[in-house]
Amino acid sequence: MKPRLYLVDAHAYLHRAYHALPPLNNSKGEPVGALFGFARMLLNLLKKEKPDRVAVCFDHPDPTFRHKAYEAYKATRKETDGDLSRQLARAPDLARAMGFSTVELPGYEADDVMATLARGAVKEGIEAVLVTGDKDALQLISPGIRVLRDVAQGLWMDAEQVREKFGVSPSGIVDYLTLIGDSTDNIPGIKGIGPVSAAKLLNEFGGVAELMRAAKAGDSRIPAKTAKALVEGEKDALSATALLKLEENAPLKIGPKDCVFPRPDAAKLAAMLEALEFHSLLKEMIPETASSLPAPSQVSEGPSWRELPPEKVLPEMEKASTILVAALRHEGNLVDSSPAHLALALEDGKACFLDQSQAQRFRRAIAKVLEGRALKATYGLKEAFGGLSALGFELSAPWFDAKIAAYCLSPIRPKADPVSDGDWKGALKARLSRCHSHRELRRRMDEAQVLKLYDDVELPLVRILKEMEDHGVCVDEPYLQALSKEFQGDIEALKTELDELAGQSINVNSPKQLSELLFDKLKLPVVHKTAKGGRSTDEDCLKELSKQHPIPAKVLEYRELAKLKSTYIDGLLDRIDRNSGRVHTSFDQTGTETGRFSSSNPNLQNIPVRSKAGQRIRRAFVSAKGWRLLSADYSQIDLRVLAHMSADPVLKESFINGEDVHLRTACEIFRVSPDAVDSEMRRRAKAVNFGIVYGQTPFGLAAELGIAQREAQEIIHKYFERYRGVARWMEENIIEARRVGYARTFLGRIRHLPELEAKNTAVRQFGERAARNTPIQGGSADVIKLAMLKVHEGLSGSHARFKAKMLLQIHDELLFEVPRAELEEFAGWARKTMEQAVALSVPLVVDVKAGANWQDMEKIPEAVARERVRP
DNA sequence: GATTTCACG
DNA sequence: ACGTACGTGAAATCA
Repeated sequence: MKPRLYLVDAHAYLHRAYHALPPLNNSKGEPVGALFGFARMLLNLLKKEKPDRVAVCFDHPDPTFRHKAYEAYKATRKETDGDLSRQLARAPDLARAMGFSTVELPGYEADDVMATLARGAVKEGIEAVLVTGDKDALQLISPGIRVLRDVAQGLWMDAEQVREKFGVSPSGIVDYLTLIGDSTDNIPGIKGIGPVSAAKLLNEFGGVAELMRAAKAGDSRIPAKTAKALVEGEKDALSATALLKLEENAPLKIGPKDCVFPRPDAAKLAAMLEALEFHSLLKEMIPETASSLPAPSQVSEGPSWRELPPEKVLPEMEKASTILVAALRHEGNLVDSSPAHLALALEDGKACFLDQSQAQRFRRAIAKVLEGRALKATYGLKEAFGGLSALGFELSAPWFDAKIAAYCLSPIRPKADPVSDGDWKGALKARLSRCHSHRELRRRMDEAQVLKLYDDVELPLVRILKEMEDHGVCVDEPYLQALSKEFQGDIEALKTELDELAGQSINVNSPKQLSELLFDKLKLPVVHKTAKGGRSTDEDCLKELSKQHPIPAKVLEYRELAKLKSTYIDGLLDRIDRNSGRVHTSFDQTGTETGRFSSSNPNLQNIPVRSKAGQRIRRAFVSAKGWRLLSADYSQIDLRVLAHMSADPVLKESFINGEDVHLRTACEIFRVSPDAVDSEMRRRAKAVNFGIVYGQTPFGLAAELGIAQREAQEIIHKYFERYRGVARWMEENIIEARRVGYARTFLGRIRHLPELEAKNTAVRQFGERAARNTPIQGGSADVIKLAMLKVHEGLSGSHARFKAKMLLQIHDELLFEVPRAELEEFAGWARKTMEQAVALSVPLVVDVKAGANWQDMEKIPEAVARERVRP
């Protein structure tokens, strides 16, 4: 087979990956999306083409001969984004680490280098393949030179395909682009000539030069307007042609034969991919080294663990100042109830791995280590508590949790390492490796000024969340079962009605079948599209369509009941723990970008409350006999946090005076006195207050209120006129977030926002809304976290003031289970503790309710509670 | 595994 | 011209 040389246009790919893919940052906050796309493409090339020779060609940063010759060249190109140029700078090293030859030449661009090497290759009897999506390269196609436009899709182009797609042959591409223009190279083209007429004219006249001559001569085959544009654009056209023409004789020092077979240096490549955090690529490229690499970056890989028998290392561990601990509890199956495993390691890499029976054999020595004074470093302290308690161990402070630390540094959701049943040692090793970097993580938290957040807030909360999970919530099983039966009947009845109305039976749960019925059979209008372009059948649409047909309304009824039954009634029944008779959620402390918790298995943060049917489900959450449920929720916490941070005088005043904020906002935006505010005005003002927190747009507010966009725009305008402090805070906040690359809450919590630098408007605007919202949502999360810490102090330890237990946190609400006897005293104390969790420049207000279930609760008025609180 | 819908703050 | 309020998790369907 003929030798073949692949010439890769690195810049074309990096640009394409940068603009086409969503922004991606690694845990250090470095932009790496374009590099990932680039590396992935190179890997695809290796896998699909198995090339012998490859040259990866780069633009040289110096000005090119084109810049020198033509001032206007690329003049209108925007400055390259910082995020992109940082990646461009790292790309050659990455390509070389992957084993490729790289080529660049001062004064020339990548495609000139490619042109030169391709022509040289053909002379030496080597076939050349240009790997690029750039149209310029098509001009080179000729015997022995082809273009591979998309490696993954195997999209090739030869002369025939160029003619098919563009209507001209490869040698005509330069003239073709001259006529139609090319915005990326700032080539204007000729006014009035598009792809179709360009091809037609070139085929008639041969080339731009001939076409010009004919235009000047007044050739009748050229429309008058086009002829005029041609003559006027002649100078531009001449320079355009020169710019588009690739240099085929660049003074390269290397030739086609020097671009040898890719031979990656495994260690270097591993270090590089590790630093970039391209774990999937690493695994794919060097599977054998994936788990046993030396530590190339500070965070990820630990030492190679040296497994020793427990009796050898445990004595040394008793004296050590730091112990790395990993413990896992696997999902128990019926035969084998939740097996657990334990790993203990020293910082130098000595480690022991124990299954349940070994843990029993060495239990005294292990307990001594785990209950000793050493720092116990973990990755996932809450899970470690769980694994250890399954093995019958306690874990004493001091603790370190690398997972929480990483979250404080950058709250990107860590991907959970899968716990494969077979390889428990591997799973434990992965965790040990991640907590090995505890010193480095502390140093970086200090640098990022999140160390106090970690030490004083997040780490202490781990234990508290574990207690809440373990305690669980009581649900009334017989009641839920009765509810399930009742809903089942109602759902079946609705289904029968629907079948009759439709004259056929469809699966209402299938959006696809439903949209066929509504839009094809019934010919109802499409209200809006789904994210992926389908015809939406969501609540908004069905509400709209209910005006025209009885079916949509029935579907809505059906959906409501079906959703509640499957997710909350049956879903919850499945989750009742057989031992405790209660449901135990898991809280994820690193589950959100903003600092909130998330809850899953089951999610107890989204139990229905809004609809009548939903409220019946909420009644299933009950207290134990002799106890009561008590709910304490912050009133308007988001707006109070906003008032504090923005220091807006009007907003602050309304909270300080204890006004109805929505009413006050209505007065401000409609410029009327409080008694002139009707319910519609207050409703609108309320929506505006909500929207402010989310970074609302006129579009969004208009949709929410069912008013015209102009009207919404006007309302927002009026709002910002009255709340100047809020307006200024929002603007300054975005500017500052863009400058530093992240948004921060008042407690110092960070959220990186690389989207703020995005070129894509939609992405960037998303970043701006997130920059507005994160300090508010995250700040509210800070407040309730501080409150949980203070409340917990009164509920824990041998000197606990109350027997009450904290069960759930639902973002602005805490749910407690309280002995009846201490209900009123606890209510007052909890209210006060929560209201004083942190001193903001506006008061915090907490509403307290209690009852036998989570739905039917009586408000506990402040006055009563206050009397019982000792100062 | 992706898509759609919908429950909550 | 674009898409369009922030943050989550679960269930069902369908490829």
